[in-house]
Amino acid sequence: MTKSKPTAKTGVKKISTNRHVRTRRDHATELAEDYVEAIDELLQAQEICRVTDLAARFAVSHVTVNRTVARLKRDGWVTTQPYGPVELTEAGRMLARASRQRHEIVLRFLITLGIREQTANIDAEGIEHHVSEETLRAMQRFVEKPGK
Amino acid sequence: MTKSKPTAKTGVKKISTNRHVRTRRDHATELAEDYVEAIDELLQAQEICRVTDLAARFAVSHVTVNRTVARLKRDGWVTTQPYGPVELTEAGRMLARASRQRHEIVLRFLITLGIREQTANIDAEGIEHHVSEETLRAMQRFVEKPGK
DNA sequence: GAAGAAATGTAGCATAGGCTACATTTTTGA
DNA sequence: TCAAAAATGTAGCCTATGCTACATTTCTTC
Repeated sequence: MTKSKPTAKTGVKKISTNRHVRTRRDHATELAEDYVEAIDELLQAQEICRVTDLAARFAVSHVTVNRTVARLKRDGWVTTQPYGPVELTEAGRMLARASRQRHEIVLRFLITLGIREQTANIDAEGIEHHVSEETLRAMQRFVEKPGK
Repeated sequence: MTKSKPTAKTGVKKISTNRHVRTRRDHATELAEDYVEAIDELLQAQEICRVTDLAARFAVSHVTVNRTVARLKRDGWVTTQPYGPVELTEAGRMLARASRQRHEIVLRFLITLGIREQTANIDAEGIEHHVSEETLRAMQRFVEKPGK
């Protein structure tokens, strides 16, 4: 009695399967990218990257970092020893560099667009994980010649 | 023995607390926005929105939709009755409209940037949840006069 | 108006990513 | 050197989001 006519087994469906699947995949990678990026920066800034540093960086407990790092290790991005610091694998380093590059491009793009630096930084963090190569290249071109 | 000198209780830390806290909050809202947007569209297209429609739309099982909808209900975005269709609350409708507007702006912006429509659509879905009001306004302006 | 199909609901499981409390190991400093 | 502090690890709990398998309700159709 509550519901009524339109059967709607028609139309609409399936339009955007890939996009949501992609969204979920993106989310799975996002943390990994953020972590390797942070680890890479910490390693450059202070030679060593500890769980505590990451906990402070991401404003989460060391326990959370611990388990995230365990996943990163499982997935081949980092190496660790018990009670030891976190290091990047070759793959981890490459991912970190790629992520940072993407971040830089998005950031400079936003700044070129006229966004204030602080906002640009925040937005870039959110956006960088969701731009395709095509869009990234367009952003790059725009930064080079904004007037087109 | 594994680790060495740099104490590093100095520097670095805390730089970006807010941003990661924000990232986590964003993720919490993202699904809600995607759902109310989809529900709103379905309601306009076919008068009724059922769990099955959403399952097809997001390419997940109806069970997943069920529990997500339960959360949306708990949070005041939708209403449902057992075995009945999904409806939006006033708040849900407003959120849907706002989300769609944001989506439109990002999409048109990307297209103006020269991104192919298909890619633009995918990227817009990823980006729309992460742009600040400031950036959104800049995108809007850009769409209006691309050459600046 | 019932039988079969479709939709919805429930139980129970998994993973990711949070947490606190407590245990262990390493580092530091008097 | 050795005790306290800091860092790391472990146990166990939570929520969000996925799933399959099975139960129930509603819709369709003959």
